Amino acid sequence: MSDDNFDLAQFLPYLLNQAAEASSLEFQQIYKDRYGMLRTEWRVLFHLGLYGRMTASEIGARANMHKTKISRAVQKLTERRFVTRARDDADRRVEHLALTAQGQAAYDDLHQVARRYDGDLTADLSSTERAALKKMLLKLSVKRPAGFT
Amino acid sequence: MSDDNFDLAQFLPYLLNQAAEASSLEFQQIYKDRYGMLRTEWRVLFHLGLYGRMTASEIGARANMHKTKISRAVQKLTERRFVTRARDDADRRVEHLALTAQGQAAYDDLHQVARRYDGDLTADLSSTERAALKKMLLKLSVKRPAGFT
DNA sequence: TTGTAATAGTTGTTTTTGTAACTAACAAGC
DNA sequence: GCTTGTTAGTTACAAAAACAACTATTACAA
Repeated sequence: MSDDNFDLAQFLPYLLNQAAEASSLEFQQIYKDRYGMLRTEWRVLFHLGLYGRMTASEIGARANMHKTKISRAVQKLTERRFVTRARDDADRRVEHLALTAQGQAAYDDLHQVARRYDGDLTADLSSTERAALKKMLLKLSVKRPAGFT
Repeated sequence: MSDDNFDLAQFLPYLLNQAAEASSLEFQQIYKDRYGMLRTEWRVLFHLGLYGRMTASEIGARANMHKTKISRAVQKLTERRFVTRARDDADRRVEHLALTAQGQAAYDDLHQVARRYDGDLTADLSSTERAALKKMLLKLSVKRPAGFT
């Protein structure tokens, strides 16, 4: 049993996981129900919607997603006509990904939902708190250099 | 492309997921390397270490883990002699789980690591910020009542 | 009682993920 | 030119998670 003041509910990685899971639940349900998407697919869609034409590698670098995840997500998204692929002429290894009209529509829809959802989640925080929270989370998202024993 | 001020990196569920993943990485490596544990197994171990004897259902309720996950984690942990199971005499459906000496040793070790790790993660936050962050995360961890459209 | 529902936990099957090996295209040195 | 190394992306196989169906036991009400 607990012999000191350490509590599991105070352990940051645990807390973050719990919060992440709980806060994702409803939104996850929405993109799953409306468009049959997985989290990986939603992420790719959002990246293309927000930043425009990108390659798989660029998305991977930005989203910290492994290339196999992206490959499969893109495959699903193209099958469902949300995304198109176009080979780069100069470097034929590269594929440029972009949203179709249908993909754009899905993005627009989910984008609106996300905005409201986000506002809803942070409704009882002051704008100062909200900014502070997001700033701290961003900091924590940066991979810490190895070296912890 | 982005037509307004919404940014993926500002979307709380996304941010939380990124932070959770990044901040878990190294710790995950430690319990995996030292004890061959999965996240589910680590969680069960920690619950038993912190709160003492518990049933699988109690752990599930506290940790928000599905019972099948716990069942399999407990199976692994008993195989590896970290945990013992004892049927309840009054209600023979129930099993009381507890750490063996070996389990306790593993817990003690990882517990120390977790403490230092946590301190490390929040090193550049003031104690006020740290408390505020954890408080907000705790709030976000509570499953929000259904009703969001 | 006895029949129906609820609870604790397990098992089986399907999805999804992780890891590693692979193909194809390019780059750079010799 | 070739050979070696690197990068973009895919595919195959193994590990893990999700979901549903199951057994065993208890509760409870007709």
